[in-house]
Amino acid sequence: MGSSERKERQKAQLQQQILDAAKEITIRDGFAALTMRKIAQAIEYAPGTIYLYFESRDEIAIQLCRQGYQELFECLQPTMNIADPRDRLRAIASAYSDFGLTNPATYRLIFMEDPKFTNAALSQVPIDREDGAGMRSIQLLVKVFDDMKADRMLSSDVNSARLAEIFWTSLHGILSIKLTFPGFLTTPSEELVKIMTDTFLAGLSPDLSL
Amino acid sequence: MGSSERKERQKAQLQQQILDAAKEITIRDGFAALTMRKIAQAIEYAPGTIYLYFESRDEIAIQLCRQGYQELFECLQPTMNIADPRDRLRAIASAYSDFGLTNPATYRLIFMEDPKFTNAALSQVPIDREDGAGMRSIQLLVKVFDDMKADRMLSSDVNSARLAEIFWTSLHGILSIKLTFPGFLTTPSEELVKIMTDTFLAGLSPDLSL
DNA sequence: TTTATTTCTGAACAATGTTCATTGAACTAT
DNA sequence: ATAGTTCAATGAACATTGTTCAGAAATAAA
Repeated sequence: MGSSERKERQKAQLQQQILDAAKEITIRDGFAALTMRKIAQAIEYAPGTIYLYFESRDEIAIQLCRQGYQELFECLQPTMNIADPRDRLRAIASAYSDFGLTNPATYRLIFMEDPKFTNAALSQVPIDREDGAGMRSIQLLVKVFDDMKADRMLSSDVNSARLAEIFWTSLHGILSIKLTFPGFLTTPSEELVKIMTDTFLAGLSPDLSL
Repeated sequence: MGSSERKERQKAQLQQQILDAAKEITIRDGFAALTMRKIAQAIEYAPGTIYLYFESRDEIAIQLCRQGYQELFECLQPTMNIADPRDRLRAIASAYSDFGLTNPATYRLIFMEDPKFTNAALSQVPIDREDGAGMRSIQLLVKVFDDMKADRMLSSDVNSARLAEIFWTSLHGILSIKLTFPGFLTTPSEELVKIMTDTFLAGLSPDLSL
């Protein structure tokens, strides 16, 4: 005995191989072109084999989502070190839009594709019992506004979670339009994000503007 | 002769019938469930017949988009009568989000589905040689900011088109998240839209806020 | 009525996700 | 070592998709 652990390892390895292949195809050809047969060809197995490791194409998509949330969170995390909440908000906005523009396929998948995937991925709580990466990314924003309150930049009776939702959706709006209709908006993304952020900050605390 | 006109009419009639059936299916089951065979069954023709009236499923989608832009514009148009630019902006925001929440399938199709459809539909200029409904909807927003400038609510050196893009994308962000992950945002759409709009207005002209 | 044209059909094709009886290799027990 | 068992892997098969096209049916022209 004792070989069962190797089995487990091999299983996990092929599982990861499938996910890697799926990710590459999604990045290269878009999620709609992600085909079970293409994955099979990439990992050099028969199509049916994939079903021994994943329940369905949907489940693969969900796992890709989870991975995507993680990557996004890792892009945002470094901003946590910025002390000034307003500067931090600007940095988050910048990092977030960078992520979306640099990884359009991933961004589409985690926020713009079938709700099925996103909801399943968001509600899956990882091993460490903490919230998933998606939730933690939102928390980053909530903390910005909480810190602004602590620094008296913001009235203490405004709802931080609410502001976080508004800021995030605004950011997402810019990105999703940029990704869906490249060239339709005449203003570059960076500028849109910058003006949006500054206007938002000015709107929050008019007396402190600039 | 003279029957050629009737032919034209009959052709246009069946074409419209196909679009109507397609729209109903899209509204009922979502765009992904819009199947050529389902359309054929709905209009009681063989699947192949549809191809005598439309080049492909994509072309049907594009026509549905055009129709969708028209409907959206008609929802926004009444706001043009509101004299005060700020009130008008609030009314546009409200009408826009109402449209999206009331017609989720249409909204998804015209702004969140394949860029192919949207781009083709947006670049198609209608018979009257004016801009399409999509463009005219954006113009509505641009005018708001132009009017604000005229009323000295806004510095004359800000770019109205830019502000229109930012406001629209922010609005779209709220809607697209609400449509894709219903229940994920804890705040009701109306409130998000309201706070976003007020914050935006406050950010534009801090001295005039409220 | 006969001929020509147009409209429509429905079988067929390739590609999709998914299933499952069969294979064959690796592991276990004797 | 041999026999038995397990289990990963196969690849043919199924249903469903968009799309095509030779031929049937209906309509118009002569």
